[in-house]
Amino acid sequence: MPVTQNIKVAVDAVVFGYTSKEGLSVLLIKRNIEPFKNSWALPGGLVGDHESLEEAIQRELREETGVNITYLEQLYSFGQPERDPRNRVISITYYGLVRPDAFVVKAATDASDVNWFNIKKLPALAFDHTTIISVARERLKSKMLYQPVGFELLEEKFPFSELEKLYLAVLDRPIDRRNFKKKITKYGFLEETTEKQALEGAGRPGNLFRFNEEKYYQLQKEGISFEI
Amino acid sequence: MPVTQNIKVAVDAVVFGYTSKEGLSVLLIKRNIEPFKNSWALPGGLVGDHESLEEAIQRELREETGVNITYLEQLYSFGQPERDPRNRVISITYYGLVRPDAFVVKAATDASDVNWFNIKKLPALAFDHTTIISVARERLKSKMLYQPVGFELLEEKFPFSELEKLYLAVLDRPIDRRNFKKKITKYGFLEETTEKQALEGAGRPGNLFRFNEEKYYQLQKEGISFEI
DNA sequence: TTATTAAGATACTTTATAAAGATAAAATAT
DNA sequence: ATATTTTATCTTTATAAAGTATCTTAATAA
Repeated sequence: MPVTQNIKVAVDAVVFGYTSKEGLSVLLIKRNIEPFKNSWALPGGLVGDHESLEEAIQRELREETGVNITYLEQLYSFGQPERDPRNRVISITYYGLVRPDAFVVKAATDASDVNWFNIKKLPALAFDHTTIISVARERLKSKMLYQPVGFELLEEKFPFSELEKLYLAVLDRPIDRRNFKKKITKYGFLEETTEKQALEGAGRPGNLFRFNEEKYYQLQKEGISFEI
Repeated sequence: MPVTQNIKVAVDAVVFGYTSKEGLSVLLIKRNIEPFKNSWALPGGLVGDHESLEEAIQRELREETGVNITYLEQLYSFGQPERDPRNRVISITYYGLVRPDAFVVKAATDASDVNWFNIKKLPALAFDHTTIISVARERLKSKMLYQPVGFELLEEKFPFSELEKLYLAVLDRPIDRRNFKKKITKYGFLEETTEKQALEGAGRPGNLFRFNEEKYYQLQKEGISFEI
């Protein structure tokens, strides 16, 4: 057993955003220090001596990106000795979700150091961050099948087709609208409002839906969980 | 961002063992150093500067317990600043499974420093290890519903009732034998041998079953996954 | 302006699959 | 022998998936 240890601890986050136009996207920052200077990377940084891991990643996201996270969960810890070419750094990773209003694509100039990238068009990334993103994606995929995390990626009120498109984008496979609707409405946590969706193109406009958090918690307490 | 960091990195493991007689059990060691001297705790220790996290936990398990792990997977990372009363230590935890032959209850004397404890009769534990065990248990529970990890806790050949009892013990809820058998046999990775189980008491003796790893991998490649 | 068509939403129907019910078979115990 | 215990199979019922048709609205054409 080693008496002294020379390992640093970092936190990094895979932040997902979504709009039906842009698809599922990930928030990246351009590194301005070595190693991997000028490469795109996940937001993150070293953990402070007196802050929790959650506090650390929230602080880094605030400092580096300013986005407003609506959902955050620990993903996995990556600790291969060679993952950082300079020092031994273990990264404890998180994945987060933001609402469309926080998901402003190409906010400033193209030379900006913070940007969103479609999940299918990622640039070359620093360290093992490509691996981390694919692990996060798989996690989000499986999570969405039995927990209502998807709503954290949508506006408060949304047409049903938006929810369907989101599931399509994340799961990367076709969704059966009829049965999908039956499954997800039978529990009652998805409320139908009387408001109609703003029209874009032809077709009958549908009502807007809203996720009722309280009803979902109630179901959880009763041990009822949904499935897609 | 801190320029220097004073955080240590440890790995700890929740190792599960099972027999129908003893039930689902966890491997613990008695600490012989402060803090929590003489308390029971999870096996684990500090990560070496040049070893991976997996190598670290395998080394610690070998050194501290000598058990032969058949399955090991990362669980979660615990990093509350106060979880160790002396230093800041972040623990990256794993959970593992062993076969019944490695699961020798009360191996040496009662004063031994390594022992198995039934999951429902755990002693007071050091640090946040009680929390870690409950997280591990929930993980094992949900994992067993869609991955064949349970077989790592059984002998190579086992009567179907053993598998049923294992699921009962881990899931902590009744199992419908008829449908359970249909579900788990329809994929073909559970092979029925012609050998009959050794009889203990009344009842019709059943054939022994065996998990066919290759067939399972084949199914995985085809994208077929099972469900309980 | 009015009919027609296209896009999307919704309801109803059939088919497939899973859950629950019931019975039979093989062994031990009395 | 007869009851009891456990395994195995067959049948019925419930639920979910897939198929089909209808309704509502906007865009387009007459």
